[in-house]
Amino acid sequence: MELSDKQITVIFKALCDENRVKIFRLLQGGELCACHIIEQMELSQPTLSHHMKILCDSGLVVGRKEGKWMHYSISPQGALNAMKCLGEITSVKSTESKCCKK
Amino acid sequence: MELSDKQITVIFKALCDENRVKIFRLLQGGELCACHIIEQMELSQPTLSHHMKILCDSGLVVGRKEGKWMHYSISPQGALNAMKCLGEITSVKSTESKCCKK
DNA sequence: AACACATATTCAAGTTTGTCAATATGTTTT
DNA sequence: AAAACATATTGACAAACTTGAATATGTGTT
Repeated sequence: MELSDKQITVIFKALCDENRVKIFRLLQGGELCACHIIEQMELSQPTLSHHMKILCDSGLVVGRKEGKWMHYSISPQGALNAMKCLGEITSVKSTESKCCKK
Repeated sequence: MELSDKQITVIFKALCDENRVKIFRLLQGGELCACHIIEQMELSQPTLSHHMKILCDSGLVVGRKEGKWMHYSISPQGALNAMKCLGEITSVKSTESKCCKK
């Protein structure tokens, strides 16, 4: 299945902000609920909620609701997909040089 | 070598804009000089130059100067590095769930 | 040396993104 | 039903980003 240019930007937007990269590092230790993440980041609750939405939209993170709590974790499936996507978009299909020399 | 959070954002910023994704698709066919890229994109010359700078900063694209012309191509080395970086930042080191239940 | 050309830089818009205060929604407990 | 709590949404503002006109830099040609 081919991804659109737009879909690709949505995936990698997850990694375009330092705070979100930091969240990945926290989630590497296992699933965390929002309040635990806030504790370890200097962010307000609405700001964290905003970042978690972007992360979930990217597919790299998944949220699981359990009662009042939202539990977030890295999605191995999403990671694999992003990996495949990165591989495809950076794959070189020809090394031919088309240049402007007259 | 460990990459900083900031360095990671610089790499993936390359893929956060639709025009830049489109440039990757063009470069997959081989090295291109700036004027050839402009021809196939609806962008002004300064705007393209700006995007190419971001792409080169990410390491995913390399520029090669030849006379008046700049030739751009996808860097397999940079792609490999980004792949490794993506793999590291999304790797799950524990599946333990630390939640807020009292 | 003067000119033509390719690309980079500067500057000034317009747009998008990150942030937080205030508020809303949804869940559990009393 | 009311209170307490966790998270989401809205609205407003500042910072960052994308864009192109004007200009600068660097290179080859006449």
